[in-house]
Amino acid sequence: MIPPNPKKPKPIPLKTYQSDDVLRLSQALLGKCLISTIGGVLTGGMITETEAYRGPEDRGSHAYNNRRTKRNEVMFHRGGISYVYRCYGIHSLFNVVTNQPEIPHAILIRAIKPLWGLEAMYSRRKTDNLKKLTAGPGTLTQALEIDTLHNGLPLTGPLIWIEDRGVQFSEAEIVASPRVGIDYAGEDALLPWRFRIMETVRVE
DNA sequence: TATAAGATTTACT
DNA sequence: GTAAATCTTATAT
Repeated sequence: MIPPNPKKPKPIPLKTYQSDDVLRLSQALLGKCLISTIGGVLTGGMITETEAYRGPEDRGSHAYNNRRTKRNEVMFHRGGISYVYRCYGIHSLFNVVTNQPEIPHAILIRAIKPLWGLEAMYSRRKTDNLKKLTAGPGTLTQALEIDTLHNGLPLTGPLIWIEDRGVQFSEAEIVASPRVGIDYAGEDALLPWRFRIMETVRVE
């Protein structure tokens, strides 16, 4: 895939994120490209795994029952901005805020396929293992240098954006399964709201 | 004010 | 397979 032009980002439009259907959007983000120019280096890759968090009625969400805190405040803003929070005191997790103002939906980006700025990502991750470069929600933020200070940023650039570069997957190519690490969410922990591209699907 | 637990990763046994 | 790293919020004193 040809590298994106940092001087002319082509982010997907804001209104895309303002959809009411966070499940559909979570699947639509698979194949899109997440790009960061933090630190003056373009790094990024193709989104391969997401999780949907559906605000008030989802026990797995930080915004369950419309719980509003300093940390999750941006979830209540309009769709199309980042929600970055610290997990287990160690990792920054990157989410896409979706839907209209006051409706706290979000999509956790769990993994990307590394494509651009590999050198910078290896260096930030302190590893030489391509498979482990951006394979989890905490590692991909480290590779892209996304931290909690990038909370609430618009996903139309210039620091962070998501581009459509023509890759799209059919439902048959997407695996839905229960979300990770939310055992406390009761029955909601069983909802198949984790979406991955099937391993057998190859991308050029 | 103190404690527990979490949308995780890594290094160790 | 287990433990450690250690920030933020919720709940209980």
